[in-house]
Amino acid sequence: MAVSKKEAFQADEVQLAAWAKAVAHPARIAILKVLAERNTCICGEIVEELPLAQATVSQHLKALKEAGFVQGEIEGPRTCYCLDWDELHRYREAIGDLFDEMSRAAASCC
Amino acid sequence: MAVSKKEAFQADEVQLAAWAKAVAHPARIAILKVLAERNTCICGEIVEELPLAQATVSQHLKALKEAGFVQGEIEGPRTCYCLDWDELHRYREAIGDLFDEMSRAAASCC
DNA sequence: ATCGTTAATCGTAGATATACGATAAGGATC
DNA sequence: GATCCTTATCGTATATCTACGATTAACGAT
Repeated sequence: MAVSKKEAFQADEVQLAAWAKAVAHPARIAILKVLAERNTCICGEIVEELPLAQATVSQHLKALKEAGFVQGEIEGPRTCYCLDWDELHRYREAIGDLFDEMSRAAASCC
Repeated sequence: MAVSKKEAFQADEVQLAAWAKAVAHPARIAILKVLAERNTCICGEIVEELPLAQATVSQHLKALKEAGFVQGEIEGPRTCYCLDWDELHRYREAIGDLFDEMSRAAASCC
C-alpha cells in the first residue's frame, strides 16, 4: 500500500514525530517566534513578517493548529492566534524524555 | 517555482527545521532508540526490530545520516551505525534555545 | 572463481508537502 | 444592502516523502 505505516509504531513515537513535523519547516518556526513576541497575534501581521503569501501562511498556521501548538479564535473580522504553551511544554518534555531514554541506554558503539 | 523558500529564512531556523524533519517520522525515532540501546549497530538488526523492509530502513538511515544524527562505517560486509551524540546535543540545545527565546518574549495573548 | 550475506541504490507508485493566485466567507462600516 | 478588510479554502503545479521489490556492489568464505 506504499505509504504510511505509522500504526505499526508506538503511540508516543507517532506523537513525537507529529510534533517534530510541525516544527520541521523554517516558516513554522518563524511563526512560533512571531506569536511569542507579539501580544497581538493577528494573521496579517504574521504575513507581513514572513516572505510568504497569505495563503501559504494560513496553511502553515493550520499545520501548527493541528499539531496543537497554536490556537486560533475568531475575533470579529480577524483571527487571534495564540501559542498553546501546554502543548509546547508537552513537546519539550517528550523530546527530553527521548534524549534521556537514549542517554540511559547509551551503548558505546563501534 | 512553487516549492522551497528556505533561503529566505534565518540559517538557524533552517538548521533546526532540518533536524526536526529528521525525527519527524516514528520509524526514525525508533531507529535512534535502537541505536542507543544496542552496542552492535548493524543495519540488519534494525530491520528486524522494525516493521519495514530493508530498503526502507536503509532510506531512513540515510536521512538520519544526512541530518548528522548517525554515522555509518563500513565494517566488512556490514555497516556499523553509530549515533553522533555531538550533533544530537546540538539539536537538543537548539530546541532549548528556541523554547527559551519564546518564553522570554512570552506575550500574554488575547 | 563461485557463492552467500549484507547493505546501498534504482525504479516506481502513491501520498504529502509547499507555494501561489483566485475565490469564498465572515464580520465591520458606510 | 454595498463595500471593505481579513482570513480560510479551493485549485493547481511542483517537489518531496514513504514504501517496496529488484538489482547492484562489496566483502567473506568456500
